[in-house]
Amino acid sequence: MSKTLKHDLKADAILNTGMELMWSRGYNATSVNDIVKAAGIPKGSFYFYFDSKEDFALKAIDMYFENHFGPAMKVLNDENFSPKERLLNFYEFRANILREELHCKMGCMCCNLANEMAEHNEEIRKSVALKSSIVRGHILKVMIEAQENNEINKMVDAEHLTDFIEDVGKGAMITMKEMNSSQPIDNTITIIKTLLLR
Amino acid sequence: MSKTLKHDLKADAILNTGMELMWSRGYNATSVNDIVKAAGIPKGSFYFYFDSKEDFALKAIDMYFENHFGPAMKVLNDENFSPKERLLNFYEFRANILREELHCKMGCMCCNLANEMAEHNEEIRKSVALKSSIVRGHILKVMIEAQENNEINKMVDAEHLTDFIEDVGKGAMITMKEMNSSQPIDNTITIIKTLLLR
DNA sequence: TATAATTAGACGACTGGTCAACTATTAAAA
DNA sequence: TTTTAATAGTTGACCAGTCGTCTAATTATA
Repeated sequence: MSKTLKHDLKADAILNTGMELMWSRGYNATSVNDIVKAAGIPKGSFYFYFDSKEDFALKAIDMYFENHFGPAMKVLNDENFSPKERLLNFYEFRANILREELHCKMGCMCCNLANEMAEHNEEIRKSVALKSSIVRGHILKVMIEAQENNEINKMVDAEHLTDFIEDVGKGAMITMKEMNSSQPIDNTITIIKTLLLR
Repeated sequence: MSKTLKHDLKADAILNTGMELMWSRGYNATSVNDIVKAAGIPKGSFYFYFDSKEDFALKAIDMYFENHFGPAMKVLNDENFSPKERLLNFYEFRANILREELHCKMGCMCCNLANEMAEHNEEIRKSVALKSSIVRGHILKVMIEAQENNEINKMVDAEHLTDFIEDVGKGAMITMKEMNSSQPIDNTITIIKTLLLR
């Protein structure tokens, strides 16, 4: 095992632990002390693996994206289903994660950080915006297929419909936290099925 | 002028100034020092007018609601327009505030605080949830009227449609911050008109 | 022995909050 | 009308603790 690999493995371990904290508490409420304590490393080591707290956050965003987007992507691109079915499976898959894994508490880390930091930290804003645009691109492809198949509503063009549904999801996550309930997520899925993708 | 009135006037002045900070930066990134500096008062005075930083935030939420909900309410209940027109005017009114006054930066203070604090501060969560439910009630009344008038879509019941549209708005505010653009707001209004309230 | 990896502890700045001393205002008593 | 006592409002120094960051020293590897 090379040193750089070992280095990266340890950095990833710290990221994995600290990411959960920043996901739940946000950027400003998560201190470097919290992270090193949770990861069980001395404080000095943090700055051997990361340039700064901001650097940690940016790398946490990258890791979050890699860990969480991959599985959802598999659902979105599963050729066993029609484009419309893949879209519905994709939204259901993400809804279930919010409902079951996260107990209606934490929402999406990228959305949380964007909401808290976008106005004041351009690096974080750009990083999250890039991730969003990648997700958007993948959904859009399937959305266009579904429209061409005449499987879903054509009154609104695919780009606007894609953006719209992504926004509903983001908003439902805020309401979910606010109400401490999965009802907003359930409602979102229901209406997407009823009105948007019919 | 009674003492208590004078007291309340000064407390309101501090709130007005500090609220803007907390709106923009969030709870954890706004220090008591920031607030007293912006308000031009000594630090000691802060704790004469407020029990704690949390108490300040709760009172800021109340003031935000009073200052911002009233004008929107007038639009929603303007009897010169039909229920559907009132709904559209209402959503347009709020969209314009986001676009023009806030330069696509700050979003809604209640949503911001809910997203940042709901999981970790039950008082703030409950306060914001209460405000949301009041807004919801007013929109719902008009939404039901519009459905009874056959002015808008009846495929989804009024409650779910109301919640859904509120969530789109919340999500569009996150995307607005993320992209630093009013495009998500414009898109939201367009699709509400095209698909939901037709 | 030379180099790389790791770390303890300290840095100055800042956190939310307290407090005793202070002045301004008010109302009752003389 | 003046004096007095009580209260309301104001103040900055100060607390213990934490913040993000850095460096000098140590330990492990080659």
